[in-house]
Amino acid sequence: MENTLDILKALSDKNRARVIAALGNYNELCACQITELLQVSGATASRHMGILQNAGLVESRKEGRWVYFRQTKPAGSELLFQWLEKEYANTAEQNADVQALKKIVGITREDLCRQQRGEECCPK
Amino acid sequence: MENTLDILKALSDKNRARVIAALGNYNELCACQITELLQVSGATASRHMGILQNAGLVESRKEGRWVYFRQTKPAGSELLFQWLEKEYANTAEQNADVQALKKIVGITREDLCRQQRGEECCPK
DNA sequence: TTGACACTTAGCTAAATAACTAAATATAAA
DNA sequence: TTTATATTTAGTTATTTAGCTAAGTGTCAA
Repeated sequence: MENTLDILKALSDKNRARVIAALGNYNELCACQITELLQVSGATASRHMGILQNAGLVESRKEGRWVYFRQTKPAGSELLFQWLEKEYANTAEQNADVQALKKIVGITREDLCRQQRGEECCPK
Repeated sequence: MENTLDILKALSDKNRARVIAALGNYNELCACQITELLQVSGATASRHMGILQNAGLVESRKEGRWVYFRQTKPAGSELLFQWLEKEYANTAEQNADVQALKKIVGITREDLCRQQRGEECCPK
């Protein structure tokens, strides 16, 4: 029961729900891309990903300095995700995030990170 | 999206999850029975029921001084509940509550309420 | 009409949590 | 080896929330 509550708790935060929806559309997203999507500090994004990971909803893969996150569906959770995906389909938030993500993945990770630490001066 | 988050938030509290599971087994339970099951103050139980009601997960019916609660499943939430019911099936908490509820519904509402205000002196 | 009573609302406290900044860690490049 | 950098952890603060008691509301019975 505790794990079930962890899953529900993890999904009941708006920012975490947005990440899960985003990871439904992209195989992998790196920490900096998630930070950019949520518009929070890197530390905050990291904490949210930790909570999702702890609930068994994402897993991470390290590649050099970058960390990539992928969605994982705990055994028996298919029905939950089918419901969730339907719930979020065509909501205002979901549509806005889809647009935002198109821009985010269009930038190289390097440029994105440069941007995030304030060097927004080089608009190619 | 907000309503979806309200549903998830409502279900991610252990006591509220227990009430939903209980209402899956009984058509109706009155406020005092829920208070007894959760072993919290009547006010606390009432607040929890308010949150569930606000999320559209229960509805209430007043009969004299008693209030009865029944589970309601929001449109399109079938998959969510199918998942939930599977998750809670045969958990330690669920099994304990099933036993506790047998005793609770075996007492008349009147005796249960008498008990709850401290007059535990009259064992039928 | 008065009193008892089931439940809800209001107001409070303690614990949980989401946000931030700063420090720590780990990796790549100079 | 030193420096830069992507992410995580630690520590702080503000907000949310679960619990309580006490007061309020509406209903029934004497």
